[in-house]
Amino acid sequence: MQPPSSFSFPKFRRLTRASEYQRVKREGSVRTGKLLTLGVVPVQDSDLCRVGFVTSRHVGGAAVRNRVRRRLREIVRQHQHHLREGIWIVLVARKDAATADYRALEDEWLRLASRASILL
RNA sequence: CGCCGAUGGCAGAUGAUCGCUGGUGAACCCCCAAAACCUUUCGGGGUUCACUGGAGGAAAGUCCGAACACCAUACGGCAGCAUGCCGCGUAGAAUGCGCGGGCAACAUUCGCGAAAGCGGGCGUUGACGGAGAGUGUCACAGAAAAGACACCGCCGGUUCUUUGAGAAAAGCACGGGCAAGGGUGAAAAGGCGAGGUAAGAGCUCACCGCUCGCGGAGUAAUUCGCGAGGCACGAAAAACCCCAUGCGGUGCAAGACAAAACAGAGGAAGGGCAGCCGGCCCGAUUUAAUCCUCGGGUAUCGUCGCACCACGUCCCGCAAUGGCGGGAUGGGCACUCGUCUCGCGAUUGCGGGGCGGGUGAGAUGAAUGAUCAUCCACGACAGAAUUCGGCUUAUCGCCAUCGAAACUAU
RNA sequence: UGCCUCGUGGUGUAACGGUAGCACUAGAGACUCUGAAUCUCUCUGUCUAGGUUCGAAUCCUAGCGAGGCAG
Repeated sequence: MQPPSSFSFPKFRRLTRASEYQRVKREGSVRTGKLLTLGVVPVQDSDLCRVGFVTSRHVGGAAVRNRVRRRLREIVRQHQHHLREGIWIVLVARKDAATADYRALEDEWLRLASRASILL
């Protein structure tokens, strides 16, 4: 089941344009947890799974936001082979994510992803 | 040794696995590439592999500046803003920063002294020009808050009353002198002592303080001594203000370059569509469409600015400038002048190389991470966005050097 | 990234450097059989820290926070 390919997660796997974020916000479905908010939209014209991360200013200072965003990106990178293809995902960190550790964020991600039924 | 203070430095380490991003090199693929097919160099892009670089002392706040870029070359004045003891160094606008000095305040300690206080040592702090240019302010209280207009009070004088034999004493009123004492206040008009006086008063004198003048020391801030004035001169400039000095504005989202579509200008070719003239073929004309060129300004997964070299020295090459010398040619009797060419050494600029020394992040949705293991002092504050200095603020701790007094030991 | 403005009770706002006030809200009481309205009383504050000053919401410095503008 596990593909032998790498766990690489380059830039084209991420959402980069503001219009892409707005499309997820407009057309997607949203699941909200205590630490994270997950937005998902299925995309027809691409079989790639692309993910965007949002850490706004009320999460904390620049160092805290960088740490949270890197942890989220690492979680998605580790679980990228368990995701369905052809979807766009936006992960928004909420305020309590600043003090959560890696394990708590990973549990929250798995719970929200299974509820959104994007896992294989 | 501990505590405290000042200055300087460090900012968990090592390993494994999986990742992100910049650079260099190699392999492969794509674009370039042609109206069909093939295709090179240069150039551009992608994937993989190898090597290698990858947050800070504050990266922060944006409080001051500087570089750099653009705008009217930005000069003079007004306004506005900033700065304010002195000297040197540095950055080269004043500021700032470093070192040293002066003055003031505070704290501690030592000496002298009955005390008040004075002097010395060590240290900390100081937005430390001007209130003897002007305007305004100083609530309440208090007589009075800045040209002393005196409440209680102190001391004389005059009239009257009372007591008294009288001298005289007391009291009321009027008109004077004074500012010692009380009282108010944050602050009361030099302080304190003596003389003096009706009572008082720098009225006079000693000491201290203040101001001015002269002289000495010092580059200066300032300080010391002498003399004079007799006190006029309260606080606040972090109220306005005055004096001196400085400042053009905007900021890398500055700016430079490339550049599609639409619209614009010019031209070419063409004889097909449309309008119009003509009865029609057809012809003339106009506009649009096609193609080419042009300029301005844009979109942009654009490029640069922007990120390993600014620095010193030596060598080589190229270009420019003027100098000296040789040759050719022209004007010219000649001295000499003009042009061209060659050589020599010099200056400047550009490029390359060696040596010395220093340094190494660089994105554009924005990288520098995650997990595990071991060790220890058990990890704080916190994340680059054009660059560089200074300031301020946040911060778990650790290391080094130096140090006054007191305590302990010797 | 650069720039600008502003911080006063729970809310909206005043106040030459001289006792921090007003309105609404909240609480208590009065009136009423009860409630509303009305009347009286009370509570709650100068964003923080330093400085200038006899005295600071006001003046100065530093910080914290909020809002806005440009592209």
